[in-house]
Amino acid sequence: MLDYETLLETFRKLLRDKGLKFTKQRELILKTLYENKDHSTPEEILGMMKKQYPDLTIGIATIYRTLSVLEESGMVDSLSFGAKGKKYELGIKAHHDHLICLECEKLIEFYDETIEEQQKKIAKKFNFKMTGHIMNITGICKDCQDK
Amino acid sequence: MLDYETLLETFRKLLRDKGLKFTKQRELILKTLYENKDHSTPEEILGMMKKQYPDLTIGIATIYRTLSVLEESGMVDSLSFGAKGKKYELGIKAHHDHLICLECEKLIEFYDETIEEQQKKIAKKFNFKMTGHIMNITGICKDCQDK
DNA sequence: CTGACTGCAAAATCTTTGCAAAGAC
DNA sequence: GTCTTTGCAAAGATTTTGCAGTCAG
Repeated sequence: MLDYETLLETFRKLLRDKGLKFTKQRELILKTLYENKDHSTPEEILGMMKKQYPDLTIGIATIYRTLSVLEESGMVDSLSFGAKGKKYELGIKAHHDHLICLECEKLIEFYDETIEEQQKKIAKKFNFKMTGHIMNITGICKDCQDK
Repeated sequence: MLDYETLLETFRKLLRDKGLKFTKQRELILKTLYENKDHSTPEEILGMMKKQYPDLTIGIATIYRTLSVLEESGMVDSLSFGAKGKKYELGIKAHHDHLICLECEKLIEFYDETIEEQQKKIAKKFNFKMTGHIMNITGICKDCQDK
């Protein structure tokens, strides 16, 4: 894990490159994510920031806006489960995983025996009773790269 | 992939076992999922059903309620991306995947070299420019199994 | 018959947007 | 100075819930 200074510098550069500005709010959002190794929702991040920096004015909208910037550029990952905005598919067919294109939202399905095997091993190692799994690889599909 | 009759029988049994009732709406939701191999949102499912069965009265609430039953019992999988209700984490640290306990929502992180390697191979095979990936294994953690 | 199911509309969540004031460069 | 950012509140979008009538078993 990088130290905070390096991380901050990466962020500043990122903002500069995009013609965006470096603000106190943005800095402290990054800091909060850094100090809190857990996975946090936007609301949780807001709560932590209000507690930790009582003098800072900060609103939920800023958190959302900043997280979008960070996520687009790959500095943070997001993870949704038990969440809204889901798509459903029948689970009876042979299991498979997904490649998701971030440009056109296209979904490609694939099945890979090595990965299936490995998952079982991991579940076992953690004494975890596996009921399902989802693996999504995100990126840019061939069609969109060609554009 | 199972044929529809078998699938339907599985569903009827499932409902029976849970003391729930088999209704026209529930049957047709399953049928719509079956005939539509794509991944669909609840709204999309509603739209397809209204078009295909103009005489059936069906509301969005029923779709949500039925999908919950189906998902809980593992007959359908759900997939969320670009979605609401997300949790965020810094992506700078070494990449890892997650085990998510469905009981207590606990998150366990792990890293597995074999899986990382395999993902790269898959992306390459599909000419996919990978920017990230999320793998979540869902199940019941040791603590919750012991309860 | 009895208890579960349904649609509807209202409520609850979660996220995005418009706007005027403030701040970064 | 100029253009972006901010907080706020309002608007949107998505999902859940309460209720009275309906239906399955």
